[in-house]
Amino acid sequence: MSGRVTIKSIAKDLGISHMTVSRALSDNPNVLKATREAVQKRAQELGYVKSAAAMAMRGDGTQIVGLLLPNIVNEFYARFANTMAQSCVAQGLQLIIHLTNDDYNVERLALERLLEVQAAAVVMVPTPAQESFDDQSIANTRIIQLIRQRASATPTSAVIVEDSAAIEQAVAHLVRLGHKKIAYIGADQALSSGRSRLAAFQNGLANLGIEANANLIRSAPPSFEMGRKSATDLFALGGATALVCGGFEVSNGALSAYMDRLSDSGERIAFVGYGDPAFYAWVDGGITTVQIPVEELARRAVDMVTRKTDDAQTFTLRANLVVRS
Amino acid sequence: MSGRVTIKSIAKDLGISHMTVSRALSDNPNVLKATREAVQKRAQELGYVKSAAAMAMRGDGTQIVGLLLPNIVNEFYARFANTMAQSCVAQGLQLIIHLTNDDYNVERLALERLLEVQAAAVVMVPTPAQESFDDQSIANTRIIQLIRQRASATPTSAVIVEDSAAIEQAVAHLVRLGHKKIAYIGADQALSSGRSRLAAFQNGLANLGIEANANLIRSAPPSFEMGRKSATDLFALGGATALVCGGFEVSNGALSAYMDRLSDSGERIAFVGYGDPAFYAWVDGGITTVQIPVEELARRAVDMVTRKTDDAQTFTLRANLVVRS
DNA sequence: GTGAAAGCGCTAACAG
DNA sequence: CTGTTAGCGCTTTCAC
Repeated sequence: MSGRVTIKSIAKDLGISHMTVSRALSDNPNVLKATREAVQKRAQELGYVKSAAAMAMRGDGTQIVGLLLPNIVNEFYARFANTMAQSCVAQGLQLIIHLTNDDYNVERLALERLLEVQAAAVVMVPTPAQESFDDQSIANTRIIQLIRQRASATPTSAVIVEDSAAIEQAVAHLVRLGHKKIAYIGADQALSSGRSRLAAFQNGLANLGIEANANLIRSAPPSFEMGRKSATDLFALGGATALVCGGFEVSNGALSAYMDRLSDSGERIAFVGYGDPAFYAWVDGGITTVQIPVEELARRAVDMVTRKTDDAQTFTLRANLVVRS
Repeated sequence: MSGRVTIKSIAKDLGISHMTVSRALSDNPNVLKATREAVQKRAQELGYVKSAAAMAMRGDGTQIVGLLLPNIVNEFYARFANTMAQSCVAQGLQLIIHLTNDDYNVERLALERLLEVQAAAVVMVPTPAQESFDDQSIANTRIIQLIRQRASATPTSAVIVEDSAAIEQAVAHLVRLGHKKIAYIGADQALSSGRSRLAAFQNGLANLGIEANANLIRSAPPSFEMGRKSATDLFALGGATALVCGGFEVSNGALSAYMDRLSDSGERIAFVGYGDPAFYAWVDGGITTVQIPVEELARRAVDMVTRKTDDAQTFTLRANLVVRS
């Protein structure tokens, strides 16, 4: 009732020193068996819980791992978080999830909070931003960048996806089907992933001697709404017979516009998505898409979190094209 | 380089007392402007971050809110977590997410960890379990039960969904379409939600004078796999012309079995899902489903977290049937 | 086998 | 305006 149960309150209750309580609770052999058991019993009864704050302050570190994601409704991020959360439970780690909504200021705040609680490591999808990391403040925390990479003076670890090959394959696949007017929607130049995916798309066309049409390329800060709006615009504009998406959010947004149009007018287009939510296999006879190995990505990230060495490592996984319909 | 930057280390660096540093950093007016600015500048340079542990230990509490969910790949839980995470950012709270996988022991551990870090509140979907809460230990933490309700001596707050009416409507809808053999898949009696949804299904039939067929009812601890397997079994068994799902996981699992069967054999069935992931509108001409107002649910939960009063409250939201196809 | 003291980072409450 | 002291809960170190 009156405040927290602490080793001191238990000690007073039992008329012994708080040190004996501490030892008894940590199964220290230097305590009479009778004493130890009495203490443990009483602690249980009183509902004692060890203070993580006190432990952290003593310099024992914390069991906290931070995860910064743009959002978590996108199935890719959801699956990633799910796998990470499970691994964390298995490792006795606590996962703090912050959603940045791809806003740099939100990211800054979230990072600061995680440093305040002395997170042992932070896995993050960097938001679009020109600045680099404040090396000063992240000195004590292991940072693992996911998918996107931001510059930083002190090298940070990263788990990234090599998707250029898959995107080029997607273009080749569409061309093989006879498409010449291929549109693209993706992130803009502010993101490393935006740059590389667009480049892969353009390379794919160039490799086959096809001229890219700037009107059919939409790039901007990525979001569901951006994907949806861009696709709607492209459909209104006409001309394109195929569409390639270069991002998770964008893909879902564009797909929603496509599905709406399909049920309105019945008009089809060759659609290549990005990421592979379960339902992609089920809609419109199956959506062709660039598949990213989420679970493995998450496992690699946790590996890096629990890794002993301090030196930064970069792990690269390969995306692959799944052709459907 | 050498350890954390603390107010003491800054004080030493500046040749002043640590209290002056403390005051300067908290914008206390009782500090010479010049001193204050010098301190703030130096703190910035050194990469000072306040220790959350020290603050917690002083009794200032924490900004931590715990969220316990069975998983987070299910779109319902994902949307819930997403909304809660956004609200938490807005309120300056940190959200720790633990996934229980509906395992009581995992839940116990997760709850203990959250108490250790002195979470201000915990929003949780209780796992199936016969025991009640350990009232002793949750005395200092606000517990908000979500969707399901577990008994406890000290009353806890809850945000739940009244879905009986929607489920009865679903049955009535199917009967109106001419269905007599209606199957049901849902959680078993261990869960409050399992009990009430099954009862609603049976009431729905009884209201229309239709006899429930025990062979067409599957109830067990709910999961994607359970839903998938039950649906597969029911299809193999034959007889049912319609299927009602009584749970998020179960619904997705059953739907995946249904979609597989549809593409294999083209055989249809009247399907009523539970929850409303975006893609339900897109597959098989649109899935009829029991829709739960997720975002509002999450907002209510955060309301309860930030509420001043200590007395337990129960908030009930109504589900509604969305008819499609 | 047990206890007393010190210190982790911070601020409230008193001195000056 | 600035400094000193004390104490939050815990364990390590050193007595006894």
